[in-house]
Amino acid sequence: MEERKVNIAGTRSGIVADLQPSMDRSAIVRKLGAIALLSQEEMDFLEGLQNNTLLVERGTDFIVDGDDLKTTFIIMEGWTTRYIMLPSGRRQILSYALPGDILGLHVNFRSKATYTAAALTDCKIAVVDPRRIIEISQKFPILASGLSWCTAREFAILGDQAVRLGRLGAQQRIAHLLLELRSRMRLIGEIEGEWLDFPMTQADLADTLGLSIVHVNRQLMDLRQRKIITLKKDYVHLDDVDALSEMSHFDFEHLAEFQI
Amino acid sequence: MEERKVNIAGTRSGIVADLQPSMDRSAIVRKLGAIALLSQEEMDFLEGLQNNTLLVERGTDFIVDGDDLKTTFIIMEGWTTRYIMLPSGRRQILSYALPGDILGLHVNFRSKATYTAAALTDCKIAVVDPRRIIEISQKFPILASGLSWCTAREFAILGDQAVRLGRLGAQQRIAHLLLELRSRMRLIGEIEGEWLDFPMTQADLADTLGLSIVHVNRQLMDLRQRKIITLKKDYVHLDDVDALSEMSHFDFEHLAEFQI
DNA sequence: TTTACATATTATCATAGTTTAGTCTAACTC
DNA sequence: GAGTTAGACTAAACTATGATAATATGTAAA
Repeated sequence: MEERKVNIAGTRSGIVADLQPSMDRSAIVRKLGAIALLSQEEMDFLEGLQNNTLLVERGTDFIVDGDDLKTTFIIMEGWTTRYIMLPSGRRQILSYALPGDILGLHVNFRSKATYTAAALTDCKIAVVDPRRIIEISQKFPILASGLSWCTAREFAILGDQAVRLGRLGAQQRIAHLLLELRSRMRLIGEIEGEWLDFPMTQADLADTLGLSIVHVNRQLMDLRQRKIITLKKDYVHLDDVDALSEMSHFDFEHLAEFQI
Repeated sequence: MEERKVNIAGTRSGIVADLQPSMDRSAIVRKLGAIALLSQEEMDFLEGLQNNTLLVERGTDFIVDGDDLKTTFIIMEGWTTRYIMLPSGRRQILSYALPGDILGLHVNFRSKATYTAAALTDCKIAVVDPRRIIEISQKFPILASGLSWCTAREFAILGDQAVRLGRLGAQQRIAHLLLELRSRMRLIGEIEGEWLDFPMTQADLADTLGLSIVHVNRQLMDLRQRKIITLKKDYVHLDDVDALSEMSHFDFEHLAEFQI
């Protein structure tokens, strides 16, 4: 396996890392391994966490807003959404959970879900007893720190989502989201060139970005005509990352892995 | 001190608790004490955490986006905002941190702030060594669980903020935010009748709700004319909570203290 | 009290985005 | 191979909200 230098922080900062995620590891090991050197024991523990897996079909809700939430989920393969459904039938997608992401990391004695989570593609998801999360904070300080980092990162992602919804125009929102997903997919090594998984429909995008389907379509068309992105079924290619970056004011630092 | 029954979950659910926050305790003790019976030792530890205090003047940034974040802050008195400033000069307020709220709970080895935090009023803020947070998870399981609950709650608050920005109209957003703040102030016992602290300017509100100042003003005027709210300098009175609730689809369960 | 500044209020006009109501295509089912 | 469905795309009419600018009010400082 060749070693490769990867510019992980995007175009603006020139931070370079030499950690290459090996794809035979599970996504969460690749993710945490990208920010800290993990021992064999730590990696084995993480893999062991994911013994109890669940196959969730595309379109299925596996966490439901208001229901008791007693388990922690680790996404192993596939994309999921976290969303809130309003009584009016309108939907707001809060964020996407990608491979290596954790849902319900902070379940406690008697917690109820404050969102619904659904599989956007067929997914492989690990079901974890939250007591094992507590075990981590007792026995594995590095991993505990990694989980803390994951939490802070989730907050950053949600914060960026608020910026998109509150202070960016329609096309900027799309560009900004694409750059977020690019940063996140890079971290887990699931990006080839500038080709990115893109399993969501335009209706999903609309519900993510607070727009109508029609308007998402218009802006997507415009981005394509201006050769900034290329769409293929289930994939998007970022032809012009600089243009996306400039138009959206995306802050790469918010999701930079190595914060030096 | 008389014991009083308080309906804490809002209008829809009839959940009743008999825990009355005693105002001689610090806000975070009132907050965690409202969800779990704390021992004297636990309360003392929490109070001890807050020995190192900081007085922050209204308008001052005490956490800056991009700067190293090595400490945890507990808001003791006053209101603060977390916001992101775009290169264009536009600002998005992500959330308000009220007394008893924690900022930087998930700082780790080398983390940088992904938002700026500013005092909205003069504030008293405790500066806490993050190692003491780790100490909590080792020694005080109830408190650790309480912090986990705080984290989940912060996610719920941010999720609701995304719903406001993405899927509600201008007036709905205002109503929704008011109900959120009401729920949160109730928890720490800082609400009298339906009078609520309201230290933010209309410009702050605009930057919170993704609207222009003028439009915030228009909608605020309309709510006042329809006798749904009353404004006084630094305070708002919710004249018609049911109307606010119905128009905004606010989900009280997301911030309900006791999740039975 | 006067001044100054920040905040709130009102009006007018421009526009980004929504709504509705379609068409078209590819994929799936019977 | 016809019927069905989900998703992508288009057009026109409409509306909520933004931008700008001018006035008014409140609050703190002198």
